[in-house]
Amino acid sequence: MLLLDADVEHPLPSDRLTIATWNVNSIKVRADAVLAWLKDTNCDILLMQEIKCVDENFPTDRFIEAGYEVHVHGQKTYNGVAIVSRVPLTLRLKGLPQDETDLVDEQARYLEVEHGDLIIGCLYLPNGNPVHDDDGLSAKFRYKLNWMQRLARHAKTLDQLGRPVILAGDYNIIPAVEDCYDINAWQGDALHHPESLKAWRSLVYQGFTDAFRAHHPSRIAYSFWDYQGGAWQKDHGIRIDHLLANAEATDRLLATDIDKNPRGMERASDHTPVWCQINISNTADQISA
DNA sequence: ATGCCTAACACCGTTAGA
Repeated sequence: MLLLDADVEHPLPSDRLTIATWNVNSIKVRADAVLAWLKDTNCDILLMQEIKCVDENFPTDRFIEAGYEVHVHGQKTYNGVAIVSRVPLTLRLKGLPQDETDLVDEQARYLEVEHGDLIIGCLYLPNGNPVHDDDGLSAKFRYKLNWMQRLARHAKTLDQLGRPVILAGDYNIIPAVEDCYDINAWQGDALHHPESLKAWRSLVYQGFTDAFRAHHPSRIAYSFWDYQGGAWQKDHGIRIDHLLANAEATDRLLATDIDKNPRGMERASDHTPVWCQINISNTADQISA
């Protein structure tokens, strides 16, 4: 197969993986940019959100030709998540486990895979705006909070396996003041609402580390700039795309950063990739030790 | 200042994003 050529061009590092998350805002529009980015960077596994298409319309063949295997949990028009990888993955889950009150999550927002003992969840957390409607808290905001509760519960289940876990994606959460160009403009918004932050903390206090903030305690950096009002040019950004790692995964993290370049290109997504590098070689060592 | 872009879908406007 065509995979052979790709393997020759990009010999795989055996001891470390680069994992990135990128809300592409339509894979149909962004396929060229994504493939170019994969070629330019040394990304092994890319988690994508807002692909905005059903599984059959994902440009799977183009990624296979580039040497990546493809996992898709798609949906027509809205949402949709996908994972492409040049290391072998095993699919674990499409959609978060439901609680007793939910029937089926009709929105495609979660996809989970594993590579060796490393578990990787790709997520697109609901926006949640507007917070209020005539009756109080809106259905959209309640859906966000419920989704976060289900995510936290699932994260706990995964953590209890004792394996490294990375839950990454578009969280639609501005964790702190320094993650926004002007937090006053976002007070009360679903992305920085006290209830949203409370749900975020329930993940963090459960032992999941914000990889970017752990590596860069005082750096101002963003992952999203609105299309409107010249937000990119004025650097009016927010940091809402995150890589959360449990203790086992955090111990193996080598680096984390945000690649601003794609946001400055023609016809860019409003989000830009966030990546981390993780050591997977001592995973096997520690298990056999 | 909740609509200054952008994308999808179906229709030449509406919905959603954050």
